[in-house]
Amino acid sequence: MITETILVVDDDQDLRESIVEILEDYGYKVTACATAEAALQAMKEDVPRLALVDNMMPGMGGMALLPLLKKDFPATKIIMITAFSTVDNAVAAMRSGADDYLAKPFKRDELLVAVRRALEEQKFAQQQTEPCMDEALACLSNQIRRQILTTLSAQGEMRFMDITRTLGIRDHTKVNFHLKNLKNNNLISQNRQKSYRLTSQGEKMLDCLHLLSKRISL
Amino acid sequence: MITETILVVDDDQDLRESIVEILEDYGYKVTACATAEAALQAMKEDVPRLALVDNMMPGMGGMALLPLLKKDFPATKIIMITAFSTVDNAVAAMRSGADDYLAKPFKRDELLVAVRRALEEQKFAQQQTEPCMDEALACLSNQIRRQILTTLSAQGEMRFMDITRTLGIRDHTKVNFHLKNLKNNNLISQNRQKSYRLTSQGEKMLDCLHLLSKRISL
DNA sequence: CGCTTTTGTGAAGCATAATTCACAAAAGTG
DNA sequence: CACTTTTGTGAATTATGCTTCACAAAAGCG
Repeated sequence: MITETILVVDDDQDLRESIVEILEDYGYKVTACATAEAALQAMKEDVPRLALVDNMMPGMGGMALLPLLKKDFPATKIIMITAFSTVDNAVAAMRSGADDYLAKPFKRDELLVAVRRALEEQKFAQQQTEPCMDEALACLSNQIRRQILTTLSAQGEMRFMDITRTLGIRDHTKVNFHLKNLKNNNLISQNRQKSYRLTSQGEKMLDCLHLLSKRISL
Repeated sequence: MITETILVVDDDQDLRESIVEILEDYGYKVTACATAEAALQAMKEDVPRLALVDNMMPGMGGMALLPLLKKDFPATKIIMITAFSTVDNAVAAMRSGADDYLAKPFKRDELLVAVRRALEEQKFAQQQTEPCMDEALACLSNQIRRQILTTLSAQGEMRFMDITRTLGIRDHTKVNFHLKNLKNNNLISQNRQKSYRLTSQGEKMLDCLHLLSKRISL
């Protein structure tokens, strides 16, 4: 997985160290290097969630580094740092793939705000394959649980032992295990009379299952 | 799981034993009992795939037993056996939940044909939660594999190390593991230049994923 | 009430999936 | 060619999910 690190790339040692200090004080894990070439090397060993890149550097400049980073590590967010800020420069940086743009000199809080926002965006992009998806799909990946959903859908409402017998499963605790699983994932619920039934979530899931099976068999 | 057993319920000892013999000769595992009450008890201990039930029995008759069986063990197929066969009787039996109807006297082969057909239907109903579904959903239940699918869909075609870097995963063998998995399930393929891309199956899957996530978030 | 069935819990064992590691062939590059 | 990166394999380990088992409270029933 991508690490929690932030990479700082700046040839100006004073500025670099002060950025690192601010970020580390705030609790971030930080790596720093002085050249674009070193940055590329560092990225290969440890892909950061965010890179702060200075525009003007001896050797490969920040503007040249940007597309390389974006190509090989598209998940990493990039904040461009520049001394002689102009509109054109800012626009060019953003067009080259920078996710934000910070003009020197900047205050501690300006830096932190930009970093936090970038990390938030990164997190969001990372989760695009949504987290609740994990549970849902794990739930559906078991045949017994799918059977429970379908029979519940067919019968509307069933008691524990009815389900077990319908599925023809000997060990009732086995069924119980899966019922608990489904209950924890809010796909089924249980009323005062102990009867199980699908929740609205569960019905949606079942719908999806049917959709899936149609699509797969195409 | 439901057992391979066939249950024979008939008060006429001669007929019962001859049925049992025919079925066992053919290789089926058979349980027999003489009354409806005994049958209900036997079902609780061992849910058969199929029950052969005589219509006329002292105590609870076959017609009374049918709805009870269907209620508690809907997965079990039922073949009604009757001596004084009429159309009305046959219709009534089928309406009460019998899956087939056999008039006495019947030949050995008539019995076997009916039994085979019933077992086939039972098997089919059992598999309704399709088998290929298992693999597909297991495949999708892993977050990394889903990420691979989505990034491949976004990029169209990617090489191995590009994928690993994009996902920000350190250990390339880990990605390889999941790529292999996806490849085995025919969701992605690899061309001569070693580039990975989605197969049509894979695209369908991804479609389904999007569908799912929309539904879930509703 | 005593007895059975239903519904349930939690721990132990087993099976499968996922990760890591050590290593290597193939491809690309100077 | 030597050297690096890419792409890959298989075994060992770890994590996770599933099943089984021993047991028990609650509900139903004579």
